[in-house]
Amino acid sequence: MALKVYNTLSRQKEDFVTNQPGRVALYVCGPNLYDPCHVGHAFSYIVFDTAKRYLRFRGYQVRHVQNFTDIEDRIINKALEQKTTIQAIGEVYIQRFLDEMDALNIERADAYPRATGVIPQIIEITQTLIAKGFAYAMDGDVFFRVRQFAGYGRLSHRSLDEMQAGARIQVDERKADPMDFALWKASKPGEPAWDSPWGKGRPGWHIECSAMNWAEHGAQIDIHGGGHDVIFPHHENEIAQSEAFTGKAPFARYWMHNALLRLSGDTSAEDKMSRHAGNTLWIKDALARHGSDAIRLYLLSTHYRTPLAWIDADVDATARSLERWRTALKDAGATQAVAGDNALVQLAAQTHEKFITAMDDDFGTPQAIAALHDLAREINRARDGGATPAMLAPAQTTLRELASILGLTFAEKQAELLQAAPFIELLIATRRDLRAAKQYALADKIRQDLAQLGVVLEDTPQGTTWKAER
RNA sequence: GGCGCCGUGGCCAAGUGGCAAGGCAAGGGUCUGCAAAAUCCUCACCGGCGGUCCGAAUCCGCCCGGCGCCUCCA
Repeated sequence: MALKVYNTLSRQKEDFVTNQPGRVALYVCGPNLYDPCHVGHAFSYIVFDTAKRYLRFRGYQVRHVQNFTDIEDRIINKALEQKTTIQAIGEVYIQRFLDEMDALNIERADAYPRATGVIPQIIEITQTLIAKGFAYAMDGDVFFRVRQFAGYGRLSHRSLDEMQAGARIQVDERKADPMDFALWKASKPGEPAWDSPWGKGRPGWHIECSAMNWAEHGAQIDIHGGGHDVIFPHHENEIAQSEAFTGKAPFARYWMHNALLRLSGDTSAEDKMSRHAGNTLWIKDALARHGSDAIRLYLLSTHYRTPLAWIDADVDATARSLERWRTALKDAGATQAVAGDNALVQLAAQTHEKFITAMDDDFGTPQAIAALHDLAREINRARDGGATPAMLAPAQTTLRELASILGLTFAEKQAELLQAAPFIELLIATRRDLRAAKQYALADKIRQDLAQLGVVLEDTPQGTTWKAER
């Protein structure tokens, strides 16, 4: 039994073997800092966060690097518009990004290099590429010579001759080949610029990731991740630059790309979520409506390589299913688990196996989730059947542990109401007395009034419990 | 024009050669003073046509419909 990962390069699931045993060098393409992030970004980062958690669960030590692209045309334009600097723009969006990642329970990366932080490396790589004949300078610009790199097109599976370069953009006449791309761009007046052997300028569009990988991970990494839309040209170009520069291949052993999220727009058609198309749902707004657990479980209910459309009503449905898991975990940890071999303990072990089998198959979260649903149901059934908390505990531990790999926290809404707890308990006690005296009208009024305040009472044979409305 | 993806019950979504996971919704039970929660039962032959095979949702061909990349993009 071994982990298999789908590799965009080979278009197949491959056995997962790392460069160094037990260690994974992971790089995930981060955001361009010209706007806030939308749930499409969240999807990608949740996918790789889950993969990372699972890899660690499987015993790997993972070093995760994610970039911030903080120099780019739109950022420059935005800075000019707002009469501020690209640094200031970057800071605002980086802080917001980190806050949102935290809110989504996405673990922080081990390093967040920025494009503007690796200018010396970018210049060094560019110089070396020129020296090796892979690049050429023209009037302060430097272009990568695509035809010089034999494997160009391998990742996106296209050949240079079949691509219609410049079909929709004007091709720079000075390029040796229309597909050649800029490593370094001469700066225009008023733009941020750095000194270079080719004059004042700034990095091109793809070089920063090669530089950051080299700086943080070295010549070769294990997994390079990103959205499906970034396969070409971004990742194709990264391979060309990095491998031409280091002379080592493969640059990345596994290329993982998540499918893209769509969003129903004003028109009937569902379109890819995209910032420049204005077809977006900001992470902030999604969180306000749904909460982290529901968002994660919803997005992970579909396999990461299958496109999905964000539908609010469906996220709500996922949130409802999550309630059953919360119920299953009720009072978990309240008692010491008993080492028994009841059916529930066996099922917990089976669930563990199923979860691993599912996740080993290219991170098969949908089936992993199904296994957890089965376990949650059995826990609830056992409780209904009179199982003691100690008997439930082992299965609850398993459920919580496996769910945490999906990044679910089951954060108690109760926490917000903690201060009110003694008073809620008092009302429950009063209501209990009223019910004992068959004063049901008053008892029901207490329950209704509490419900108005977001506190839900549930009567059980063991007494009345309360929870915050989700 | 090139390279790809998708079409499974009312909705979402697994499965990719051997009697169709899971969730939501719906209907009917159990429990309960009521309510809620939980749980039980019921609910599909897999876009269409043709082919391969003992056997196909699963492989091949064609068609219909939806979508992505080829340009910045998670």
